[in-house]
Amino acid sequence: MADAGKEITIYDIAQKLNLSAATVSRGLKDHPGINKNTKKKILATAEKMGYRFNSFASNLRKKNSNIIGVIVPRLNSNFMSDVIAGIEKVVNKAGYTLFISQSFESMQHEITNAKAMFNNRVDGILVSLAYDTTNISHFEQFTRRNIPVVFFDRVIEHEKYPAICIDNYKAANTLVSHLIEQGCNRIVHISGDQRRNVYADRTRGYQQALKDNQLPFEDELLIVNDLSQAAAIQAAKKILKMRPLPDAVFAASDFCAINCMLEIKKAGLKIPGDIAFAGFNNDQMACVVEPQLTTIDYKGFEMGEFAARMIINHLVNPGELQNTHSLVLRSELIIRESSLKAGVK
Amino acid sequence: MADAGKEITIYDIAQKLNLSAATVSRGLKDHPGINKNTKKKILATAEKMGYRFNSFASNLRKKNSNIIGVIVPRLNSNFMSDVIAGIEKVVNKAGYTLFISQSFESMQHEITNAKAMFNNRVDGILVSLAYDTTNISHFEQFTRRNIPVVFFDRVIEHEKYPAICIDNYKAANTLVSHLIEQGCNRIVHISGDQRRNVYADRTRGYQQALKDNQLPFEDELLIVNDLSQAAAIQAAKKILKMRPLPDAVFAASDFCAINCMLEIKKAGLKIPGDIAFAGFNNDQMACVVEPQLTTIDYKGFEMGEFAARMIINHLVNPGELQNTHSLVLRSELIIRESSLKAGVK
DNA sequence: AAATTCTTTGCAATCGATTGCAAAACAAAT
DNA sequence: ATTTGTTTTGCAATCGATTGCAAAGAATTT
Repeated sequence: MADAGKEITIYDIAQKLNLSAATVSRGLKDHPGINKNTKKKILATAEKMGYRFNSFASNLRKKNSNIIGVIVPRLNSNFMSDVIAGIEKVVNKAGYTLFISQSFESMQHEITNAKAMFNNRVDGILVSLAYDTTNISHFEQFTRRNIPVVFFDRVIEHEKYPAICIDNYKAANTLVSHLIEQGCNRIVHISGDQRRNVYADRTRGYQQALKDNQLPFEDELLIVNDLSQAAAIQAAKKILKMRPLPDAVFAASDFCAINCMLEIKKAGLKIPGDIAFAGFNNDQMACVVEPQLTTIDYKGFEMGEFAARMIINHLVNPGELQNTHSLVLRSELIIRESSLKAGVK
Repeated sequence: MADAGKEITIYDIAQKLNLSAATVSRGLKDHPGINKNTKKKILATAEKMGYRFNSFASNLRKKNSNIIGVIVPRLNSNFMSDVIAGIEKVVNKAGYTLFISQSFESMQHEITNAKAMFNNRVDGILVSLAYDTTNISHFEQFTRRNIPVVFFDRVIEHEKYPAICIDNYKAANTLVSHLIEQGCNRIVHISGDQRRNVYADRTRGYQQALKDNQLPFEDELLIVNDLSQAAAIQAAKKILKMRPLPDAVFAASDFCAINCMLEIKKAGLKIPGDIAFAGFNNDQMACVVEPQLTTIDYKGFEMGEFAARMIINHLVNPGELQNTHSLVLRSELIIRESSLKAGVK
């Protein structure tokens, strides 16, 4: 039955029970040296008096915040929401809370967010890089103070920072091989900024699959843009003008694949009959378009869990900063109508 | 050039400049009483020594955290990501940071999250309620301590808590009127838990539109479920068995509308020819399905901004807790193919 | 009964920024 | 030179939890 009047502190509890604040503090923390009955009394009194723990005082004294920062490009996908959920699960169990922020795909924002996290003294930070992040010097302030930084999904090669991602090269390779199996031999790839691992690796996987099957790669077949809706439509127009006409399009994101596909459908082409399509990420949308989109699925929740575990590990055993350096998660090819040339007429 | 060795405090800066910590503190905060040159020197030295503000000490002393808590059902929609962006914009400008968490549509989670926010001493809290939240006593701890609580979108009627939302009644009414104009007169409505304002109000709007047009409402026409994919498909099956067959379906979410529509398409019916469709929220998906979905659009970013401003107002002028009690934002009917019976054959 | 061990508890300093009040420094006016 | 007024700065207490160390108390052994 607390009232707004005054915050109750451990001193108030101590006074009421004729104990010292030290004992109350330990009692609340379930310290082994405190008598069971005393603990019980402390807990009961704290509850009755409406005590609430003051993390500021605690953090000040202990010099850590029990907060993990998370910077992501955007929160608006199922994938990201799953990642966050996975992180939350692990992190909460370890007694930490999250401080989430969006970079909106801009390095400027990312830098600002990193600064804010730094000033808020997060104990560790999880990052999926923005679309246009070219260097990562804004994370040096963390490593300099031994605050662990872990990248996930949109990662960057750097010996200092562990990274969690899927094998984008292999996934793309598998996907493109599937398209080739379906009889496609002139496959366009639409990708994003090649400085981002996820896009560069997918491009490599695509090219390797062509090579493995003795298909020629031509520069014209690779379209690099920002994967936005506008870009997808523009790409579609470009594709429609290509001669000979490509017989498949593999876009590095479902969103882009879908928008491109719709534009091409609008031009009267049959999918997958004339052109097969495939995307990446298994977005909810992929099941909603017609035809349903072949794509690569990987589990955001799992990725979040692993990333969080890695951070927590670093915090628990501060010594072994590089025990597990990087981690590659499983991904899976999901075949749907948009690429099934064989099956459909 | 800070190194990991030691945290620099205002005392260190004070010592180096032969000043008192008080002056340094004021200098860093741009206090009017401090000489301009002194300020400049303080700032420069702080920068050079690698000082970082210790918010724990500050919070402890000032008894506020400058943190605003946000609890939302899920982060996985464009809508929510926009809301968060709007909130962030306003809140950051006012010197606050965000503490975001997801309830995953569960009241249990919501309660836990509220507790965590409370213990982390947020200065205010913004909430969009979970699907199954029946009572809101878990927010009383905040009001009891004069911590402002503002609801948005999924709100609840309560004189203590201001709320920001659109006029769901009017929006649904407009939408259903549009369907009727298109010649529909047997309109099914699929909605969510009627204890949630957004769903109850949309249902009322739907029913009123029928009444306004002298159309009979039958219980059979209202399907209440959890709006999930499975529920949408089940609803579709139910609709297909109705005699006479309905000529329109209005679902309280785009996701549900789309899944239901796809199932009905699969059964061979023409949309909108046989059955017209409409959803709610203008999700990205709505433009991706075929036919594109008629829906109601409202601006998440704006809603976030307003909600944040309301909280910040309460924090700045703690007196007038109920100056603006609630706020209704604009929404707009977006007409697309799925409801255009007139236009399409 | 004395000595030893194990349990419990308390003392007091510490973390770093803030702020009311007072004092010092300086400039301007008499 | 003295008084008055204006800028600048400093003193010192405060916020509340933590923890190394020591001491008191209880239980056990000789």
